[in-house]
Amino acid sequence: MPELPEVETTLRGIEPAIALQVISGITVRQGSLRWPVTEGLAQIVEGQRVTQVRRRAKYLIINLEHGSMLIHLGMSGSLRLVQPDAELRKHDHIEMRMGNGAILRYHDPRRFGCWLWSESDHHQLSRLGPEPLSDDFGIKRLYELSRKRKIAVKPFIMDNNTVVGVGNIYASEALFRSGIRPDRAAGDISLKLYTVLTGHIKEVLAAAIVQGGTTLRDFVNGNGEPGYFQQTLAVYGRGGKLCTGCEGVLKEIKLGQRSSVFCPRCQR
DNA sequence: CTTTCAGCCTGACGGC
DNA sequence: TGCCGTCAGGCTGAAA
Repeated sequence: MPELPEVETTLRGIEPAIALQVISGITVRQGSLRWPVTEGLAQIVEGQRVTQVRRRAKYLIINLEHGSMLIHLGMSGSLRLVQPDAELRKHDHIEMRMGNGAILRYHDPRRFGCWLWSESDHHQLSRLGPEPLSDDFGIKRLYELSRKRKIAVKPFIMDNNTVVGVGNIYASEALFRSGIRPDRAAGDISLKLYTVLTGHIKEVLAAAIVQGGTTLRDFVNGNGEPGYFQQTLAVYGRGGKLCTGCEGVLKEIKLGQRSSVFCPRCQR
């Protein structure tokens, strides 16, 4: 499932092919996504030049001359460059063709993603916390935001107001590396431990980007290739298996409706 | 204010 | 083999 490293990997894969190109056409085959694809998208953007392609949180933003497209890969989405003769697959919902011949296909079986146009700001981007890999996400943020909070630390760091882009996989891994139980109350954790956790959040995300992201079922980058970070996962998806750091068995619980795996011995 | 939870959706998987 | 129920999960908005 695409989290921040997977979206960043996608961005790096598609950016060279579409940056500064003119959109020659868009075909929407299935417009019923998380939110309906903007009505008349093709007519609006055709002929416009891509001025910039960037990422904010788990969103991809394609800036055009008169506005921007906001793309989210949801749970099962991928965006890849294909050859003109590439066979159309089931769930290939949107196709964007560029003046240089590049073709970008949006594929999303579960349709939790989105592809929206706006002439001005996208409301989805307001009220987002800092980027985890930027200096805006410093060592005091988690500590200060968490005081008197009773919410468990795992959903706390997965909250987009706290810091963006930390999904279930990387929250689980960062907590394991930090030796913190995911169900501890956020407000009870010391500044010292939050300093450690902040470092591990940055570290695990950066490492995953280097590996091209995590491919669990179907994630592929802009060129159709899988990521390799799944080989590094210590706890995510490993409930009931042996801890990589001790002899213990990993435990699985539910926190905020999400499965959470941790080692009861290594994480306290 | 904080916290919880339903709902959106398809495919994989387990039980029978 | 095939049917059916359950689960996975990012995000939003409403309820508690």
